[in-house]
Amino acid sequence: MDPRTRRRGGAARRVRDLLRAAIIHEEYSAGPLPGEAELMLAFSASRQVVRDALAMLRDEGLVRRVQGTGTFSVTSKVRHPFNRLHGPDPEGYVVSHRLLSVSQERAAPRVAERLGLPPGARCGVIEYLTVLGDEPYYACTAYVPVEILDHLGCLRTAPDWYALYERAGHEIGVNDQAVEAILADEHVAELLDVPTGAPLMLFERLVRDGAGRPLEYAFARVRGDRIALYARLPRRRGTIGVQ
Amino acid sequence: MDPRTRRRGGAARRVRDLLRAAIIHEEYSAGPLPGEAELMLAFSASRQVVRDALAMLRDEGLVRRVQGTGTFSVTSKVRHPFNRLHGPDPEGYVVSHRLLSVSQERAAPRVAERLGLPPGARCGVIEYLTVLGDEPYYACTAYVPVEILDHLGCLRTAPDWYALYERAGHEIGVNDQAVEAILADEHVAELLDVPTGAPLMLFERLVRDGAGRPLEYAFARVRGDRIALYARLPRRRGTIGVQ
DNA sequence: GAATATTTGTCCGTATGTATA
DNA sequence: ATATACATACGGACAAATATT
Repeated sequence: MDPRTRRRGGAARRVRDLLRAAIIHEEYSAGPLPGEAELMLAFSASRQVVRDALAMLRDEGLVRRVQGTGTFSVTSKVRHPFNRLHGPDPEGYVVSHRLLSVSQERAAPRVAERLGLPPGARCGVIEYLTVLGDEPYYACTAYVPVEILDHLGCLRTAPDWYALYERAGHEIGVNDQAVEAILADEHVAELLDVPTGAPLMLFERLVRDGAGRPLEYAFARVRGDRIALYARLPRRRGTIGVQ
Repeated sequence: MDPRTRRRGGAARRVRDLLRAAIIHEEYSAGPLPGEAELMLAFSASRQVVRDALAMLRDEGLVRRVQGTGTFSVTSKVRHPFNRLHGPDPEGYVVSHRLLSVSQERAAPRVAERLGLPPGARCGVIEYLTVLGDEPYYACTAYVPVEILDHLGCLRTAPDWYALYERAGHEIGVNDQAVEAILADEHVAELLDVPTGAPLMLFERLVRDGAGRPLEYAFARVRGDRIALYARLPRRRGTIGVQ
């Protein structure tokens, strides 16, 4: 290993990361962010470093800067506690689901296996878009047993996508999630109103009912600039403290 | 119904997502993936759809295709159970930590607040790179109380980054994590040996000791093509079943 | 409307640690 | 080891846009 090197670079990137965290966690009160002068003082950094950090955040789309006025946070992240199954719970926004397509097809091997269907059975395919206020939040492809398709009307009154199943009479039990970071392809970029190549979080999930029977196997692609996962983890398995 | 979904390519994207999941979960036995003909049958799809799906996965860097030979999975994801604090646990790879820089600076407001330091106090800054075998896995910036810097020698025998603190005599308690999807900037892209703009998972974490005192506040940028988070979640807070 | 203060944008020169030849 | 180039950080000065008095 190369010991105690006193490398000097990276100040701007560190300030960027700390600033991003502060903005996301809403450490600054409403209105414009602190000016460059104040940030220089807070971070013990030169104006150049502060400006480089802010420029990177602007390129990320997190802040907007206007000459003569100040720097403003542009998108608010939705805190998503990752300890239970739930949809977004943004303050002051209306959550709605827009069905993009509903169809049936022969279940692919993994779909059949996950849903507990016999090989080659038919399954329902639902594509929908979840919108916060008037901004797209995530696009989802859900594979379900065909019977579920008859209950899509329940969605109208559901505050949550999963409430659809509860409205249809199914209790919801444990579910497995796999999360990855991917880039938006052209199609999902247009759906989510982000540039192609924007960062997304991909959730692959299997929702089960109270008896452990599969209800849906789905892929949800969430706008990376709108979601932050939160969890409180113990060092060892077993002891648990959840936020 | 929204006309946007009726556009061509929906089938290819669905096959892509299912194939990606199957590859990541290692559903296919070792060696090359099934050929196009077999995939056409499995997914009840045309050759065009199968080839489009494989092309997208190739562009993602997940598979390599060789004419006359077959399609091969190129990177194996590290399953990261998100129920406790731990480093990567890849099968057959050696995990090592490369210190990039160790220094001290005045703690920025958020760092001081998180670490429980008085405003303006000094803190240690450690930048390190975690490597699996010979491939970079994540780059991290860790802010620590200055005393910790004296114990960096413990890292030599630590199988895990956090074991550093345990070796130094600190029990590790609960810790808070925030996870986001971001893009690699030029600097971190070079460190992680990925193209600029590649997807990353950003972990912001606060590690505490057994008494709840902060040990480190860190930002870890993990290669998106190498990590998948796993969790088993209940519908309601409280009931817990962890994978 | 006019004067002034504030804030970001642009430019300069200098110092220093890092990397390369 | 020496010299060079390069990126990064610092400090300053000024311009342009906006807000305030």
